[in-house]
Amino acid sequence: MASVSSQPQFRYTQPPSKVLHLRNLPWECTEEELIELGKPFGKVVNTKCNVGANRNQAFIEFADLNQAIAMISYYASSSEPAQVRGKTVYLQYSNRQEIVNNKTTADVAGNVLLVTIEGQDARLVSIDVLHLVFSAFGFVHKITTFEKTAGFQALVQFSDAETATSAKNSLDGRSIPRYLLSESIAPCTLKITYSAHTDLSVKFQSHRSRDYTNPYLPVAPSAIDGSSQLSVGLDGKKLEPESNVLLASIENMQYAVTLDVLHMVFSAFGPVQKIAMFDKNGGMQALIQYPDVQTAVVAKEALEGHCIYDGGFCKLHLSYSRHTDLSIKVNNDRSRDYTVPNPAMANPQPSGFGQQPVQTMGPAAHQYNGTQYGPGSGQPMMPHQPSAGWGSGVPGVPQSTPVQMTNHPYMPQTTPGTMQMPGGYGGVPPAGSVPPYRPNQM
DNA sequence: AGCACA
Repeated sequence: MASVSSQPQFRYTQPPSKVLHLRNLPWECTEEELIELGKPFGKVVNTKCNVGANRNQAFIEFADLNQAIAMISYYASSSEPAQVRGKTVYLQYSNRQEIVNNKTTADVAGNVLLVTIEGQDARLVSIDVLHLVFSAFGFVHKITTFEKTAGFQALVQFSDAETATSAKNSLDGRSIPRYLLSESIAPCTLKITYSAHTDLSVKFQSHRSRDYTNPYLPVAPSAIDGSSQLSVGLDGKKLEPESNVLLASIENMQYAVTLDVLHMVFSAFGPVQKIAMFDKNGGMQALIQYPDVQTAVVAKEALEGHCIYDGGFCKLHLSYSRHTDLSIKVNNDRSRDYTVPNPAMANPQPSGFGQQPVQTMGPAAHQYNGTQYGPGSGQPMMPHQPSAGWGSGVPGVPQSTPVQMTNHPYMPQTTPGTMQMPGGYGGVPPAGSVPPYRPNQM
């Protein structure tokens, strides 16, 4: 018998197989479409679609080799290429002799979907956003999320396979709508298969899992650490484990973000007790500690996704830290405990949080000279349209807090001193020249 | 537009 030597280079001389390999298929090509395509040439006994990294390849297996040959021969000499939905698809014999395992468990329709959230910021997609996305197709019973090697995944349970299928068909391969995400979050694509589960076991309401059929389920003990508290919403809003400590990561950091800049920005919402900065994943992150959760919540909602500098520079991503009290060992340009008087500081600040403890912070603060303000414009920047991705007038989408900056001033009037830079620091240029960050005044 | 990981 003729040995089939594998020679990937010479695809044109691929030996015949009753399995055909198709590529350049339109997105989400269905098995039905593949059958339609192959049917004129013979009996399609198996298919496999959504193959390859782009999921635009597929296999068709004919009952008989001659049928596959007929199809290849036909299109080899046809003036019309093979098409699916008007898109040219390219055919060749597969280098395999049969389709293995097309109908796996992952393809058996069920009421539970396995959702993989892909994207740089997949982990930032909240369970609430997922709930919102999937609720469009029917009542979502439960959601669990977890991290696997495959990335950030979720199991989404519907009442029945039909609902799950409609959600899968509509959402698989699609991105989470921009307006549901902070503008700073990179696009997140959903890859969906069926799960073999039929009923998820959700023991607690937490930021990792929800049971929407039982809103009175206890809140996860792990989510109630220390002073953090959960505002449990039945509608699936705001169930993150809030904390008085925020984790800030800064994206697109074209301009240096110093401790003082962070202090100023975050002081707009209340007293900042401690800040710790560190490098992570090639970027910079910081932990910002407020005395209470409420202040942190306000700050997070106001600042999330916003840029410290105009032009999309230094975008803030905020999440709640699991810390409740930072341990600041030493006050330096990376970490600071503002609650203890620092002998190195000319001005201990008993009263004013908004006070800039920067008098001695020469080097860092001095990086902020006029030329670094904005990209070429000496203009102070406010996060103009802080949320380009939100509030785009999309109907039916809950416009939650972050968008409504109008009634949500960055700088509460009740905190005098905060960010009153001009003249406020009596001839302390560094502070005054710090961040071109401004409350969004509208 | 170029071969599947259940």
